[in-house]
Amino acid sequence: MKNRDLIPFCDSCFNDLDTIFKHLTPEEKAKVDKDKVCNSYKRGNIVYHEGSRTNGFYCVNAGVVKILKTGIDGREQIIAFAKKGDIIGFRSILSNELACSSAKVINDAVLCFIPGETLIDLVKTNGNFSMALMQQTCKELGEANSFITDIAQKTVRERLAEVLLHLKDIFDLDDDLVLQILLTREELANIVGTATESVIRLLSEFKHDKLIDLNGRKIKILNVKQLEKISNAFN
Amino acid sequence: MKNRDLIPFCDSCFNDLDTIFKHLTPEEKAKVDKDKVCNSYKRGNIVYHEGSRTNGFYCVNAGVVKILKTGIDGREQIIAFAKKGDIIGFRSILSNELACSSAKVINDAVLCFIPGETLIDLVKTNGNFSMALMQQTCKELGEANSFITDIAQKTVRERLAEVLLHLKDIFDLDDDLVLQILLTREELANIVGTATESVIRLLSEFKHDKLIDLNGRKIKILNVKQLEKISNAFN
DNA sequence: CGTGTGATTGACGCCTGTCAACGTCTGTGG
DNA sequence: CCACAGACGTTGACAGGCGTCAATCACACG
Repeated sequence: MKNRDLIPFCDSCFNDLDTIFKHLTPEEKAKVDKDKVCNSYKRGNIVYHEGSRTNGFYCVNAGVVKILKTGIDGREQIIAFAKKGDIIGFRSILSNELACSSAKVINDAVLCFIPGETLIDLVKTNGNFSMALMQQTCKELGEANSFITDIAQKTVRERLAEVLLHLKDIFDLDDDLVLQILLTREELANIVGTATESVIRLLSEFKHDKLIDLNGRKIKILNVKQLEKISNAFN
Repeated sequence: MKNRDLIPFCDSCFNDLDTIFKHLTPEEKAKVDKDKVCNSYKRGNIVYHEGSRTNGFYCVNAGVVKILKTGIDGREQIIAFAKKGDIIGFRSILSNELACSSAKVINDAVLCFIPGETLIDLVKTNGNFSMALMQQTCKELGEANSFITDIAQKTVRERLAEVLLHLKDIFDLDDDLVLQILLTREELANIVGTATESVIRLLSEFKHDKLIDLNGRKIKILNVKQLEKISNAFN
């Protein structure tokens, strides 16, 4: 499950990708690099659990993690995804609260743990870094508010179309137009906020209407324009 | 509508209340005080509009403002409320995006406008202030995520009970247990994310069950325990 | 007193959640 | 190699929550 000796190649997170770490000085990068502890996780592993106290945050070096909240009778609501270069779990460090969500691995992942004090030091001493982190948080907040409006006003059908397009933006399509993330029907339902059966029925409908094609968990996005129309996308 | 000569008494926001301004040095407070421009607004006035570019943020000195997004066919979704000591509109300043929500006055208000550069300067130079602001943003993000889970999983009835309790926490009750905020049925519906008629029917039901009492827009909260049970509150 | 906004009530129907049964696929153990 | 269990996907039946439409009432305001 975990491999404490793992030393991933973090250079791309520090320098190449558009991550918050690019706002650090070389010295600060070295400090983070020294403090970090990296592990690999398999699909289904819990990274941290809602309600627990954490003492650091994680940077995703590889794989995909879903961020979720547990609602009525244990039903998951998926809030967000994190992939290479994304950081997760920093919210509760900064607000000094218990974790308000869980993180669970979807695709086998490598995560780098960075202590909370390191983060807080950086926020307090590096204005650019703290601005960047604030911007990321604000952006997430904006997206959350958009999603509230959607989920409150749109039908399941509209939301499913929107979620498919959103997943396309996050994970891209391959050359065959296949969505580069494999989710169970239940996971899809837990993003859209509906029942598994509803997702299945609507996916079949979309397939019948030639908007998508289905092959197990592989979803091929055939008609973006029409999906946009269905999703009623303003944003 | 606006009164440019208004000079409100901002001392309580700077010193007495638990606002983010309490993290400022006396010099920084003086700077903010000098830069601010205060106006009064009447119910219904728009403070800023979704999609517009803003160049500053506001501190609520008096009154109540609702933060909302406009969804399908102009239907409002109320995201949050702001009252004395709260700041609004800083999100888009920090993330350098267009306003992703509108702010509209519910109770006649006095708002102090503070230029965006002043905010950004403070974030970059005052670590404690920026930590506090980050914490506030993180807290809002946590609440938004909770609301997503609720709205996706709970029935309208459960959400209405929860919203009533939430309003009680924000605005308190007077000695007669009357909720200290007056909202139209439509506004209530726009918080809960449902139709006006549904709110009316459920309120009548709650009244019949002796959980609340109604007198025009005045809502008396009679049985908190039972409302909590209905709202299925985990959080 | 007419007008307009908001509140209320009733009728109606569809979307969607729930329950149940069944099919499919994979991995495990005998 | 087969049987079996378990997870996941699919389909059908069904009911009820909730949105929509329409009519009416209440109340404030010019």
